[in-house]
Amino acid sequence: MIDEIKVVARRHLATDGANLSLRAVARDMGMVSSALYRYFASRDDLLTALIIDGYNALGNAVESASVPDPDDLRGRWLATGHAIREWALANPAEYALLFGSPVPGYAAPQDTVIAAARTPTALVKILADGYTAGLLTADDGDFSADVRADLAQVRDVVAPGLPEALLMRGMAGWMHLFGVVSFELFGQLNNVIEARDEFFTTQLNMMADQIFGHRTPC
Amino acid sequence: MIDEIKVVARRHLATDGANLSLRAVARDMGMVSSALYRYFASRDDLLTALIIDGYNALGNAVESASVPDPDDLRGRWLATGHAIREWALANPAEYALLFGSPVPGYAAPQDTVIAAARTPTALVKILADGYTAGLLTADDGDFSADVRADLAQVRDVVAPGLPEALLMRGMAGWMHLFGVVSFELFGQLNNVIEARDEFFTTQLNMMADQIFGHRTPC
DNA sequence: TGTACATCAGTGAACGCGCGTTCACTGATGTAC
DNA sequence: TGTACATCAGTGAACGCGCGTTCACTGATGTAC
Repeated sequence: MIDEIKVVARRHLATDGANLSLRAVARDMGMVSSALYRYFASRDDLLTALIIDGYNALGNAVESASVPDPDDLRGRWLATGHAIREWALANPAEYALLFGSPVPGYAAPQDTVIAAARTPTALVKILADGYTAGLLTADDGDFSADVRADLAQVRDVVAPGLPEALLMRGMAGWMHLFGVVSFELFGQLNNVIEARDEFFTTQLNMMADQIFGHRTPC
Repeated sequence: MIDEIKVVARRHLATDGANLSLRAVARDMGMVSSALYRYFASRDDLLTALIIDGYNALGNAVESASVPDPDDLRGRWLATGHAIREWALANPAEYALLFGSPVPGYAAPQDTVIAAARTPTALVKILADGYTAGLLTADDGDFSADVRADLAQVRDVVAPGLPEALLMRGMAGWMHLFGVVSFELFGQLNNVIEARDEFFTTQLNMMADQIFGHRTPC
């Protein structure tokens, strides 16, 4: 029942964006709006549930993107990137809920962070595996002490032992990746790029070059 | 008068996000809501005006970010990046309107594209100037024909003569840059990165390395 | 097999509020003769 | 200097609609004796 509400709510997300209406959801379920309060304490609670579900759905998509050879770091990066974009294209409203403008008046509770961390964790794990396997070496990033502290904290949760410079490289890729997907979904590429698939693949390859080194190093 | 409406509307954008209310704006101006219709044909018209203004304000900020030596490409990139982030931090609601989730039911009219193009144009111009001055050389990007066609069209408008590979590099930087700023403003860095200024600077430096070559090339 | 009771999903009315847009209008200001 | 008219910014009421949340309630189902 809770699931059914979420299914309908997700459908509404697609047309209404984040101004999701409880009454509209109830209407679509053939119920009276107050009935929803048996399942969710408030509209914000429903939103939170949808956000957590969204992060988990993306996390699942990302974690099940795989390649035959785990040492093929570049291949893993490309597969992960495509999984993210495909999920986003298939679920644009949820993507916007997760990565778009903050919903006015809504503050995401702490519950979302575990689910939210899955995707960046999966990305950084590619670098971490590469480092453990001796396929990647870290140059010494000259970061400020404050940045080092932040990175160290992330590293200990996400990929213990990974040098900060590699973590930072992974985060650069993470942000570049979502920058490209967001630009595509939020309309910044309209009238600019038509060949979206190929464009994305090219950008993804550039990231891989920068993170794992060019296929033909100089 | 039109300007005054826009000032008040911008203030409301900050609290209500994109569900801007004409009545609330009118109320704040001590007017009756129907009075606004003398100045804007509809709520969407007001939104469009705000969007165009936003792109232009950002464009102004970007275009006035300068460094003493125009041949200092890296310095120009860093100055531009900081200008973008500072504008975004100073105007988070407008930033979200421009680069966040699409407003449900609103389709940006063609009028916005000229203003929207100013910032990416300024970024790509750095590469174009470097290329003209012989400071940058293009490797041959192996892009698909469709991507080449898109890039060629952009290039002819934005930076005639620039090789596609360099344009693509600039676009990668553009997207990475806005990815970082969006993550910061939209909350993806909460509980992850505290030293926001330094973190941004570090990311910006990494972009510059990738676009203009490392300070100590290999 | 039958009765008494508890559980609980869903109802329906109400509270108090919001919105965009239209339309006939008032009343001050400016212009022409 | 004075009158007649046009302009036009802003009013106020109305239309028809939306919303989240509360609260006392109905009525079917399940459980215990």
